[in-house]
Amino acid sequence: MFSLFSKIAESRRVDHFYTRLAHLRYNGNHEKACFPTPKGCSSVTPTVLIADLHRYEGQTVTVRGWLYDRTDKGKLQFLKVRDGSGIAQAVAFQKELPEATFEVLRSLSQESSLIITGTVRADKRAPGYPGGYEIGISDAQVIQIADEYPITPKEHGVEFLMDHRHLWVRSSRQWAILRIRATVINTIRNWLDDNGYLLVDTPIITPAAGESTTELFEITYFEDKAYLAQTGQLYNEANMMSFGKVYCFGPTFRSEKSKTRRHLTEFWMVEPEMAFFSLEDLMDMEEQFISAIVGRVLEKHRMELDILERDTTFLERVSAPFPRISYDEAVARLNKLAAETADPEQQAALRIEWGNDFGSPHETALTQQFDRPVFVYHYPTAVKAFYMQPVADRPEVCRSVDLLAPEGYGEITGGSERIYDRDLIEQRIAHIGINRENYAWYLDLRRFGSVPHAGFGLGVERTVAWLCGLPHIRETIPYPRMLKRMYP
RNA sequence: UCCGGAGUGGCUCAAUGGCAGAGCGGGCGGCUGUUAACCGCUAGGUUGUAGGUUCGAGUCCUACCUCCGGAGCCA
Repeated sequence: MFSLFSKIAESRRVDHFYTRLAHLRYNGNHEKACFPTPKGCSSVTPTVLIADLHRYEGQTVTVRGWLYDRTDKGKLQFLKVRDGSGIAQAVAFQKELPEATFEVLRSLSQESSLIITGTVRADKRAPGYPGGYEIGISDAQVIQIADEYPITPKEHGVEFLMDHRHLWVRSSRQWAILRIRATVINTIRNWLDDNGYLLVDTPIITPAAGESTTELFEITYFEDKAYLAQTGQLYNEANMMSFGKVYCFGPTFRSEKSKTRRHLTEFWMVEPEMAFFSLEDLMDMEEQFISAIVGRVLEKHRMELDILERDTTFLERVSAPFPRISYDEAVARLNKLAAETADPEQQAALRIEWGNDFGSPHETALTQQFDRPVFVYHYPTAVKAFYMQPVADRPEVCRSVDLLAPEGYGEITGGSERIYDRDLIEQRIAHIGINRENYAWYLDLRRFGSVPHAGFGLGVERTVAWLCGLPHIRETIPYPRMLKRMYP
């Protein structure tokens, strides 16, 4: 990778361009460039966003951005310019421009930064996002000629793109995904805020495991060891006793050696926790919450979903109520599916013994039986976290519920009623053999006005992957952290 | 950790054990409506690393490295 860059640096072309630039108004001097506002330049046109171009039809405007692609037709060239808000086509005719301007445009490399001025006109042939309008260039200034850009509009491999993630985020697909991610996060916050939930932050540096099962990242905390949080849940339970309905929202860390399309070592999770909530209350809330997120993305991001070529048929169907099946029923459905399958490999993958947790083939098969997200509740107590409330007359199962997203996406939320009985939580902690001292504060919560309560966690990246129809979670976060990835 | 797959030009990939190639990208030239434009010319290689078999290895064998997919675990 580094040899690539040094090779580019040697390119004679760069020097060549700067020689030419000296003859333009830009004069090779960055201080004199019309940046960030065109004040002082000959043009006094408004600087506009590409997303707003339709509002300026017939007017002369200035757009500042980067060259996404260029097609040279000789005496005519098409420039696709992006400015963060969208991509628009700009057209330069040789006979309408000074020779030097036309020539410098002609030699611009991909991702060169520039400021263009021209007249906005509607044209059905104009590509872009949103497209349909183009700019007839009357003036142009170059900020920087980009070195040979590694990401071309052709196909690339995963490793190459991941090594260039800092540049890949400029590509239209990544631009679309990360804009949708921002809306998902924004809607999560707004919906919770508007429905009586209070944001109460929980610590990232923690003295002990939140759940004993998964592996934690260990850090040095002065003379002690500490761990990066794998959940804010236990602190949420303390906060819930103060505010009734709370949520925490932040990065979560799991040092599991997972190597799949559904795992990151650093991911974002929102965790609501509610006092006096039953498992049924929890499912009612979740289906409203998820529907709101999906609805908002559909409402705001038609263009982005179009860029991603996302078939939104299934997303349009996402509205409460969602189907609810018990773990018992899910196991029965899977074994029935297995029995009906001819392929012995598939059969082995689907068959499941009561008491085991679902693997991803199971989740995939289950979700394919429904046209919207499906709740699976009352999982075996043995496969779930220690704090989950056992079912009254069936302690081998607990008051837990996962929400599985359709189209094979699988688990996006996991939650439960929590044990609120003082003796029972003591027993559970003793039973799994974790250090009671570390949990003394948590046990206090069962001493001072304990109440039934419930909560869940929603994985932001898995949700975004589902909404965008992506095969892998790694593109849903700007800089993914995975088993084999922490650069850039 | 286990199972499977892949490492060849900047990128994506070809190449029966017998002259290492194409497309894209780069460079030069042409073209007034391109949509991943097109046409001509051109530069660009320690075939992941180290051994081995062979007259001859990108190709076969051994070890190692890296990445990808899946399992387990989970959001």
